[in-house]
Amino acid sequence: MASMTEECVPLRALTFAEFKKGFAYDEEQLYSLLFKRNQELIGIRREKFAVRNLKKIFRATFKLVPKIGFQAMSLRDLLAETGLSMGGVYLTITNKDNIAIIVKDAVTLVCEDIVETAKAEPDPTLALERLIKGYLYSSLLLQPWFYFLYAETRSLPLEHQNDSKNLERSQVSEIKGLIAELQEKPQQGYPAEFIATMALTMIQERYLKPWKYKQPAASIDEYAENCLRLIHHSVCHYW
Amino acid sequence: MASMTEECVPLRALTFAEFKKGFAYDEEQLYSLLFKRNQELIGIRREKFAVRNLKKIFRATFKLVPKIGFQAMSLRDLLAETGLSMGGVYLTITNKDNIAIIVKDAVTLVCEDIVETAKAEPDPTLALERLIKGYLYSSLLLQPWFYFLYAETRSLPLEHQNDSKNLERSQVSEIKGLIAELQEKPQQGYPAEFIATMALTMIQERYLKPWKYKQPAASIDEYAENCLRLIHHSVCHYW
DNA sequence: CTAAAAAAAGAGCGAGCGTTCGTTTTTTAT
DNA sequence: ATAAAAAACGAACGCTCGCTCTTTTTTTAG
Repeated sequence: MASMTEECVPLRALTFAEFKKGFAYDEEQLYSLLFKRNQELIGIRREKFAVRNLKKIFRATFKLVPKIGFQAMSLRDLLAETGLSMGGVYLTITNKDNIAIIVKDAVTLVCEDIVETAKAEPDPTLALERLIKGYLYSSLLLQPWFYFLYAETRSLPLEHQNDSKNLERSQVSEIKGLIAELQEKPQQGYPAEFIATMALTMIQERYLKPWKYKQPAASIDEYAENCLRLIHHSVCHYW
Repeated sequence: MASMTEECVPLRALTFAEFKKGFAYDEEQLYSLLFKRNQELIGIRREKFAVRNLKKIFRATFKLVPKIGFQAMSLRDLLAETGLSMGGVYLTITNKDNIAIIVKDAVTLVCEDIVETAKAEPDPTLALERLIKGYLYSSLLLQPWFYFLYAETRSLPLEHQNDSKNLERSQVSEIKGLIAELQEKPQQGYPAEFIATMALTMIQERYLKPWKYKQPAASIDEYAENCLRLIHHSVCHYW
């Protein structure tokens, strides 16, 4: 039994601290990317000013929304929190919906990067580790963004609501694909879909309920390892 | 290994169909209970009229809210959907917030009942089955209620937001308690807290993302059994 | 230094919000 | 049958919303 376990569970572990070092989306870089990707939603033409205002607007949004919700957050609340004027805010984001749309774009961007990185790894066990930890650690580093997209999907225009649901579907589907690769006789373990659903759910748990995790930093590594072990056990074990 | 599996996994299975037969909260009963428990929030004094209006109001709410959110649902949307007048709606619920507060009360009521039923079972394995299936099946039968409370917690007055978070904490805590009872040497398996969190997360998955589950009815029993098997495996296995 | 361009300011607009309240209709009890 | 009580009605109220637009300030380029 012990050897079976060792076969299944990856031996080396990518920690949160290591991942953070190579993370390509710190605040400055992220806003710069969002500015370039969403020119048609943003009224300001010079990056310097756009990034400065976007930073203020999203910081304020992420402070207000978890308490009262996006619909209940008025633009006047936003003015008070950012210190900007109505004109400044509207020059930056053009209209209120665009705040939510840009959040969706940010999360989509990061998720696509995670999948790409994982797919570059030929060994499926290591690829799965990169994928799961990529989602888990990224969604923690960008917690307000991931939380907002999940909690405020219904505040998005309908087309963008569908994008958001499809993003979740594709996340499960990527995980499921790697799990299926690991299952030689898929009939005998848990269904790959079931395991993949569990995995994503455990990832979401952390960024959706921050009030449950006043994180002592180490705990996220433990959590990640437990998740991966549980996944591998579910893949390997027959009964 | 096979015998270990059999020790861990319960042999008899309570199905969704069986559970539904004994379920004490069909529409009529639930509204009647809510009327009695929330007299001070409800303006109508005769149960017959209160129940008829509450039914209309909550059905309409559960139709509108998943698409646009509670804050974006106006009372005029509600009038159109219910066929009631402004006066009728306000006589029934007194103010808009009370809709959300009454939903919180309903979910709390049902959850307390589930815990009570599970605790009446002396064998911890059977108690765990009752608890997990109680949550899973109840939250499916009352999907709109459970979904609303999770998705609209931020629309509640602050005191009630805390109630909602505490309800989730107590759910994890009840599951964790039974799991700890099953673990003879707790140090060697997954932490009880981790397993309990996973369990609740898997329950929430089903009522939070109905768009993923156009249920063929049998699938929920399978899902429940997979969840319980996974829990028992996580409890029993050492590594 | 200066003139053109870009960004920031904030008063004001119409629409729609939750809620109220005087009145009418329905139900209940005698 | 009747009068009192309860429920239902819906126009109107005050307010706040997202957004626009003219004016002012700051930045940039020659």
